Amino acid sequence: MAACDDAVVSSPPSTPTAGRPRSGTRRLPAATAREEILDAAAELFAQRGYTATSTRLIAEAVGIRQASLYYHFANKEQILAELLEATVRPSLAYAGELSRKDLTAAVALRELVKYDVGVLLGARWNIGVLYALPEIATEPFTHFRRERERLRLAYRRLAAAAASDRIGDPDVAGDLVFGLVESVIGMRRDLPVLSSAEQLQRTVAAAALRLLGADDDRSDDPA
Amino acid sequence: MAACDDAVVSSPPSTPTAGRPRSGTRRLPAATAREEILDAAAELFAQRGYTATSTRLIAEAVGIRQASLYYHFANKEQILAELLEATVRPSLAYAGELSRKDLTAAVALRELVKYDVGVLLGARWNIGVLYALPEIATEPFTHFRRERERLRLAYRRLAAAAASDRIGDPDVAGDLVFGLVESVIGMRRDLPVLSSAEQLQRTVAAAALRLLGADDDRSDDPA
DNA sequence: ATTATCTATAGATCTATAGATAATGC
DNA sequence: ATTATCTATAGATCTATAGATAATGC
Repeated sequence: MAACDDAVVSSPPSTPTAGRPRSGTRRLPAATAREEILDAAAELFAQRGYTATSTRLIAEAVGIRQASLYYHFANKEQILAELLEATVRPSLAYAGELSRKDLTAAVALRELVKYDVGVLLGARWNIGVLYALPEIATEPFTHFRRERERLRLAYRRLAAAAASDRIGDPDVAGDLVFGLVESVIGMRRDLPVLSSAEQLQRTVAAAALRLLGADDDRSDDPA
Repeated sequence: MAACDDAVVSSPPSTPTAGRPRSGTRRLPAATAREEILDAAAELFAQRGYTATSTRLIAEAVGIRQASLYYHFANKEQILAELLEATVRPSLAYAGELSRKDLTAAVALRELVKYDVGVLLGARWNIGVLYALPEIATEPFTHFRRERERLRLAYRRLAAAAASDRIGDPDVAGDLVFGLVESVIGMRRDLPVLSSAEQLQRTVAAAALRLLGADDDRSDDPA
């Protein structure tokens, strides 16, 4: 479940040689400049917000000059767009895998919840907070928003199939599970200490199934 | 359950007469200038973010000049601080009332969830998104953050008492219910249509109790 | 006299572009 | 020659203050 690594662009992590040397020291000596910029931006956007994070601040965190960012990204929006898209991609891919796997809905949902919580907790920075940035309502982030809605639909589909029929509107049930999963973003942001990721993955998955009134078939999950 | 009204500062809604006339027309003719500013700021902060909303933009929405804001508020931070504090206050007060009422934990929790969801859905603007603004991590919003943590503790206390003992860590259970309630903020933000407030209040409350494995005593809630 | 606005502006940003420069690669 | 940085800066903001002005209230 090393999903947080997938979230970073996979360029050869060569120590760059060509080009004028930097004034500062490298942030991540093993990474490309592009990866360093994404990493610094993720930290700052999550901590201070998108608009409140200036390109100068990102550059300082990387150890380059403000203008040098524009050699790697067309503009500030592109940095956020790339972070956002890299963050939903693994969960969406995993949802696709699960749907091709002939599992019961309850088991598939449990796996998706565990995976998604694992991604949100395992990322180097609490990148999930970016989902709630009001700035992503604007045009450059339309593609990300659509991808995230696809993930919501995966939750709705599984929740509808797994839920007891005593439960009301199945779409709402799916949305509540989706919200329950993403509540770990707020916990990671607001709480000084958190249970271990593995613990929380199981707790949230079990809570989701109880929420749906689904009978939790634990036979394949001894943990 | 007219809680959203409590969230607005209760000054006499007099049509102001003294002072130099405005260049523009009033935003809310029945309200004070202060209320108009808070209302415009709530809309813009929730839609575009705090830093992305300039004081000029707020002033334009109100129908006054940018500098005139500073007659009513010392600075931009004070506007957000006042909005935030007015938003947790009713739910926190209601949690206090419930605790003095000698109800079973399950019933009290159901009532608190319904009330809180009602506040989040009933507010004129989706003010709950302000909770997730990264900017509130800074100093001027410390008091608000503490108040919100008090509300989280109320959820934890009720959840611990209501939860089945098959459930794991009771603090985590409370945090998950807290997160479930606040997931309606994301639903209101991201979904084009939402079920009625009353419907969603009941749905979320029931989901919370199932999540806790609490037996839902519906005898006092015929709806 | 008091109130609530207005105009004007200082000073501090911030994003993005233009063009120079210091490396490596061939 | 190419790459990845640098310096310098244009032009557009943005927040907050100073002081003028146009009402009402007494």
